Amino acid sequence: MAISWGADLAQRGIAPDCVQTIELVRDVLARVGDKWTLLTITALASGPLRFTALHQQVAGISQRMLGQTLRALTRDGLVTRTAYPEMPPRVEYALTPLGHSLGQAVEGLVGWVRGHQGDILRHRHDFDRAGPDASG
Amino acid sequence: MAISWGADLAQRGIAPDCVQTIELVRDVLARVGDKWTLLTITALASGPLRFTALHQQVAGISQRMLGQTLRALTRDGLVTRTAYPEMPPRVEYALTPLGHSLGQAVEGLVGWVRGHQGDILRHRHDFDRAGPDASG
DNA sequence: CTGGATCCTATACGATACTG
DNA sequence: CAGTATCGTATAGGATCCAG
Repeated sequence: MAISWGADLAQRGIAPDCVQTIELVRDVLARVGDKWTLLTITALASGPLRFTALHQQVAGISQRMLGQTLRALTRDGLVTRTAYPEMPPRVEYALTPLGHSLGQAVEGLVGWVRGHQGDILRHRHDFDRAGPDASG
Repeated sequence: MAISWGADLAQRGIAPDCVQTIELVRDVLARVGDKWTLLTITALASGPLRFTALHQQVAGISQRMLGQTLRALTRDGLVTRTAYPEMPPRVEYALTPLGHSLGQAVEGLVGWVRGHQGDILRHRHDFDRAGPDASG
């Protein structure tokens, strides 16, 4: 894998720069892995959407989480927020090039899961079946 | 992106099969994105390790979380757990081929973050600076 | 040494209500 | 329409103690 994350990097006197990268990677991964970010990004992948449209597209998300997710995404420069001074208000969210590229990067992982879901499911099944019995 | 996750898939009568994939993807992504899984996988990438060795390698992790993470990884068939009936007990954890391949899939994402961390950090900075002031 | 059981805190998230 | 504030619940995760 050639990646030396080691939480112990910091202790070994590795450049803080590198440690920061590690934390950022984990941070981004955690964000992508959360319950709504990915859905939101993919919803925006096909084009800009308004708050309400997103709320429907990413069905199941609460206003609170949508707002929060959007805010985090915007903060990281993954999406843009454009408010039109009209009445009633209109706000459009759109993926930035950066956001699109993240989406593509994620696709690799998605592809992996798709390709190995059978394995994973099978392992889980075996594990769950053996677990309760296997005492050693 | 060409991925139609849509939480609304289920409502539209999309095959449950596909919906299951979506949930599995999210599940795996969430696992990879959690605080310790990635560190643990990368720690094991260079070879099998015992519990205590892992505990040191992934410095900062608690026994509880290490055990929990290892268990989840084992359940998904990403790592193997080999217990030697000795005294004192010795248990070795090793990445399976599946685990290694996941690590590689993740590398793409890691590469993306590395390549774009400057952008992200800059955006965050701008956002945080503008946020408190910008009232619109 | 391995790692589960227990307790506690911080956070994620949902539901609801309220503001511009 | 577009959000924010508040509240309540569920879970993540750390510290510690205990058992095989």
